[in-house]
Amino acid sequence: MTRKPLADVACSIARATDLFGDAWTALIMRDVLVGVTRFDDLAHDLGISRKVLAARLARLVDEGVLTRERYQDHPPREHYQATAKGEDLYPVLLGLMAWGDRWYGEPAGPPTRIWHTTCGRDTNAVAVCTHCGEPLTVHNSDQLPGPGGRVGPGTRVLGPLIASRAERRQSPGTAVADPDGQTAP
Amino acid sequence: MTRKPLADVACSIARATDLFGDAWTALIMRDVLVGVTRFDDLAHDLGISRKVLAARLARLVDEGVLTRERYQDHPPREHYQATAKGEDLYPVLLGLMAWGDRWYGEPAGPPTRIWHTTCGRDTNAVAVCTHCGEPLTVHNSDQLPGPGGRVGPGTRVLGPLIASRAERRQSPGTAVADPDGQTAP
DNA sequence: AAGGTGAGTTCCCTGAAGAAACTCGTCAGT
DNA sequence: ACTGACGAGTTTCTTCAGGGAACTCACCTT
Repeated sequence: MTRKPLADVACSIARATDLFGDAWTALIMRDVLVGVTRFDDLAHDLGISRKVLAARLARLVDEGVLTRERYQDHPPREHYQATAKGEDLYPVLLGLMAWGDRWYGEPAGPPTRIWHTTCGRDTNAVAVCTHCGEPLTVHNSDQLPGPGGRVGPGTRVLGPLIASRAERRQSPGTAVADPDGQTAP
Repeated sequence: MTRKPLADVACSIARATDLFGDAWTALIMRDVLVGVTRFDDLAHDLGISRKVLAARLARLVDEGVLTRERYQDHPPREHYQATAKGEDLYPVLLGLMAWGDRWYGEPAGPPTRIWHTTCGRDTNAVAVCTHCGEPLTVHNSDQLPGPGGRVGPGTRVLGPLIASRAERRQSPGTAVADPDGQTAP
């Protein structure tokens, strides 16, 4: 794929996508988080090429999303565990799952249910506003340039666009710093 | 990549990933949802190969996530718009963005802020339980086999695993503490 | 007529994904 | 001691998708 260096794009989605935007990574994380943690189990479960699995796991360990641990010495056996950073991907997976269920749901129902132990019911994930708890949609929210924004690959067109929107909207909370709308480095 | 047919895997994450688990698709959807909707703008903004962009857009239109519309006739010009199915991916993008901000955040701050128009504040997305509104984590939720579940590629190991958990848990009304201590505080 | 813009196509080249076989260390059974 | 199996990768070989850049085509502007 000649991995494009998305990591340096000034967009958190791009950085997350650089890691996560690979068909296998999401599925590997699903499996690890749910409890399939050994190499062979992952290979069999996913039907992934062992070579690619080894590469993905190495990358995920490298990124601090998984750790590789020896869980028994006698026949030396390793397994992969999610770090805090890895566990934090769980909500993203729930979002993907919810979307898949909604738009590709089979008549029989979803293949997997999520059981919320705290409230004791089957549940689904909704992405809501941290402040008021209202579900966030394209229609009730706006992207505005943040303090760490800069123009570069990945935001050449988008950057100026949201900057001009911010201007039109005038001071939303704290006004935008840069007058030229291109938050400089 | 020799696109593996993930679509028939009995897992909604796999189905969503089949579409979304491509480095470019997430970024294209971000751009389209935020307002970059024309071919050339997308190509310039993302720095994506035009060939690949054409292929991705065709696929997204095919999947019913985007529509291609002529917005002016004189010089014939088209643009891409998100359908309801496409807009529904927005929460997933917010999840990715939140994760990227949390774990790859620059000292300067996030490159983009999300302005919630309803409550009038900068916000972040949290994935919460539809019933009680508590944030969902690996520790307070469990995957259980759903009505549409079946064993196949992508669930050869995982399927039996969650099935056995469901058995151990017995009637899911009684909160059972996992013997292996997986369920954390 | 010359140049520009939007929206793609076509071309070639490299390198990542897939498949399957191979390695290496350690048990378990006979 | 010999054979087989398992876990965890590594190696080899082939093929096909991605990157890059040039090319097309229709229309507009000067």
